[in-house]
Amino acid sequence: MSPLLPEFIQQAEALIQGGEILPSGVNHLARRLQTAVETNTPLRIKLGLDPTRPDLHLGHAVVLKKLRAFQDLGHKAVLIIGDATALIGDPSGRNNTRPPLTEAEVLVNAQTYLDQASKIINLEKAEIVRNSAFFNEMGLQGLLQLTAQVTVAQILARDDFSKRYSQNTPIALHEFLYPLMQAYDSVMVRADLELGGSDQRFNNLLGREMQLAYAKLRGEDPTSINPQLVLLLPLLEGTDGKVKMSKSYPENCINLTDSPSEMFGKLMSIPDAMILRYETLLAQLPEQQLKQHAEMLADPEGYGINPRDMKVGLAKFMVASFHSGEAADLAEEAFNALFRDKALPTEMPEHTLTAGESYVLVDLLVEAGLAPSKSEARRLIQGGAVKLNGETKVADVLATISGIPTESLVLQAGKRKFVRLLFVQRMGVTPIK
RNA sequence: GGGUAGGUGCCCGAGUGGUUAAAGGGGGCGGACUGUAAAUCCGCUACUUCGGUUACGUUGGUUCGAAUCCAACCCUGCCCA
Repeated sequence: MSPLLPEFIQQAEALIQGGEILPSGVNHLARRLQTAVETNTPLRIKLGLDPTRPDLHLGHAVVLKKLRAFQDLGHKAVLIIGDATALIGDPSGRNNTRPPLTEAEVLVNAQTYLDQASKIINLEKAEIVRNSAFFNEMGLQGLLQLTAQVTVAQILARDDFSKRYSQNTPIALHEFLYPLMQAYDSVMVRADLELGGSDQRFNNLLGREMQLAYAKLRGEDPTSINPQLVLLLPLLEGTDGKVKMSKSYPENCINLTDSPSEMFGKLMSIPDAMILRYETLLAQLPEQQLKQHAEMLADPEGYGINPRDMKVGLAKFMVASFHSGEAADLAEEAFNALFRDKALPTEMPEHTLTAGESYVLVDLLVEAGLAPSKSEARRLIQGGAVKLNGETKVADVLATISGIPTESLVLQAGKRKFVRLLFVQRMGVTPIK
C-alpha cells in the first residue's frame, strides 16, 4: 500500500470539520480518498432522506452541504429516497410511534424533496435510488434473511428503543425494521461512506455490520471487505435554539422553500446564542472568522457591536445562497421597515369587499384568514392586536367597517399578519329573491 | 387466556359526584419593552347566530347533576401462561 499523502489527510480533515467520523481517526477517510484517486474510482457517498413530510429545512442543509463538498471533490453522491422506509418512519430520537403515511403522500413528497435538494447538491451528477425498488422485490424470504442478521438485544441496545422500553411506552414491532432497512440500503448501493445527523449513529453503524454480513452470505472474503465509513454531523437546533430542527415541529423549522422574507425573519428570530452555531454549520465560515465572531459575541459592548447586526449578516448570507443576493437585500429592507420602523409591508394578500356594505370586523378577520375562528378574532381585538392602516387600534369587539368604492384599507392582526381590503362597486344588478 | 395499572385539552400532566371549559408546565398567539420575529415582563390559549353548543378512549346506564359512579366494548403498559 502506498504511503498516505498529506494532501489527503488535509482533505479528510476539512471534510470531517464540524462532524465526527466513524471508525474514528482521520486516516480512515484519508486512505479512502487517496485510494479513490489512485484507482480512479470515486467514493460512493450515501445520504438517505425519508419523504415523510414535504419540506426540507436547514437541518437537512447541513448534511446536504457536506454531500456537496464530496461532490466537488469528484465523488459520487448517492441519494436514497426512502419511500419504503418512510412507510415505517424513523424511530430515531422518538418517544412514540410515527403516524403512518399513505403511498400517495410518499410519492408527492419524494419529488418535492428532489427539487429542494437540487438547491444544494448537483442532482444531475448524483445517483438517485428509491429504496422501494429493492424492498418491494425482496419478498418474505429476503425479509427473513435480513432480520436474521440482527438480534433483538442489539436492537434494544439502541438508546431510543431502550428508553421507550423502560418507560413502558409502546414500541411496534415494525419499528425494529427501520434500522435494518436503512442498513440494507448501504448494502444495495455499496456505500463507501454514509452521511447522517448525530442521531443516526446506530442506524449508520448497522450499515457497516450489514455490509459485512451480506458479503459473508455471498461467500466473499471478510478481510477484503471495506464497510462504509460514517460521517455524523451535529444536529442543528431550530429557531427556538433548544430543540433540534425537525419536521415534527414545523414551527421550529426554517424550510428551504421559505420565501426570502420568511427565511430572513426566521433567521433573525434565532436566539443570540445560536448565531455562532448557525455560522459554523450552515454558512461554513472560515475558522478564523468564527473565532473572531466568538470573541465579539462574548463581549458585544467591549467590541462595540450589536449581535443583531451579526444575525443580519447571517440571514442575508443564507437567503442569498438559497435565493439570490438581490432577494437578500430586499428581505433585509422589508424586515427593517416592518419591525424596526414599524411600517406597513409593501405587499400583502388582498381581500375584496363591496363598497357601501357594512362588515362586522370579527367576521372579516376570519374571512380574510387573519384568525382561525371568531372567538380567536375576538381575543385578538381584546388583546389590542387589531389595527387599521397601521394606526387605529380597534378595541370594540362589535366594530363594523365599510368603505367607499376604490378605497383600500390595511387590516392588521398582530405584528406579522396583514390583509389589504379593497372596496369595489357592486357589479351588475343584484338579483332580488 | 388469567391478573393488574392506565387512556384527560396541541403536548406533558393534576383532578375520583356539583362555581371544572377542567390546576400546573411546555408549546402557540397577543401586548409592553427593545437591538430583531433575541432576552425579559404581562395577558390570552374550545366553538357560537352570544340564546347556547360541544369536550376528559367508545357506547350505553345511574343521578337534580358525571372527566369523576356502574356496565359493555376498544386501545396501551406490566406480571403470569
